[in-house]
Amino acid sequence: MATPKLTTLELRIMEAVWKLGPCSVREIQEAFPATRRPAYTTVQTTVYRLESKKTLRRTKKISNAHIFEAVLSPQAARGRLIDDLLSLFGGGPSLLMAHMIESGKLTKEDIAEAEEVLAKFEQKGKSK
Amino acid sequence: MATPKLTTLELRIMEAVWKLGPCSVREIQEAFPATRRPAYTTVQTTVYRLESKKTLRRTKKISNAHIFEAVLSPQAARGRLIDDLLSLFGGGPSLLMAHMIESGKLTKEDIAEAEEVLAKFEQKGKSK
DNA sequence: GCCGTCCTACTATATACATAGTAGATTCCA
DNA sequence: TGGAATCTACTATGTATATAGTAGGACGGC
Repeated sequence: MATPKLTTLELRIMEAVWKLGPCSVREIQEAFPATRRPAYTTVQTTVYRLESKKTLRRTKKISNAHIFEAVLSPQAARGRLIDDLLSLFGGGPSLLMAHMIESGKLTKEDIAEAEEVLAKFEQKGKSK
Repeated sequence: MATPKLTTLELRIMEAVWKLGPCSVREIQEAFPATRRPAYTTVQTTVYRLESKKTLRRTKKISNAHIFEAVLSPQAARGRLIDDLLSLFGGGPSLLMAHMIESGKLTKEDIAEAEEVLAKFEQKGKSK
């Protein structure tokens, strides 16, 4: 199955797990800023949903608590987000970039930076 | 109110209206490819929802059919989509671009094109 | 002027998401 | 060893989305 679509809360939870590594529901909940922290059971329910979507899995039990770890990588999840957006912009990056330029979100500096990243990336690919 | 969040179907309908100009529910429905064409009433319900979100409005009646036109511009709608994605990538375009480069979605040619677009855009801004 | 077609307005339903509460088991510490 | 804390599994609810059906009115051709 392809990378599943994640909702906002699901994504935030995945981000917590990516950051924390294998962890419990409680730890995930506490990774949220104290303001805007969902109830324990809200996090728990969503973790269960992510489990059934196979993006998280239980690895072991510490005392009576399950420990969860990410199955889905951040790269794959973010790739999916980007693909979804690109598909709304004709599939390629051109229209997306043009829109960002015209709304002032993409500057000369950003483009220069991208060039550097690309250069480094190509070099890495070559040496491999 | 800020640009409202649109769902996939809502966005497809907006795209049809942007392309067709002021039009009826029937015309919107028929703008969908014959395969994957939702029922007339599905389109109708969603058009009504877009009306209550103020992204569409009725302009007139042709015989007994209402004619709808877009209130929300494609630029605004797409800007909102981009902002939503960017906020998941730290707010700025750098991370997004880096991800696209590393997954091979953003090439040297795309960046060169972006530079041209940016140059043209800046020139236009200056002359104004 | 009537009948079929089309449109509107309303209603219905299934799914999913975000949210959170409850009951009961387990663990741990005093 | 017993009570407080914590965790699990299950349940509940409100909202949104996607989907489409129905009843009834209006139009238009014949």
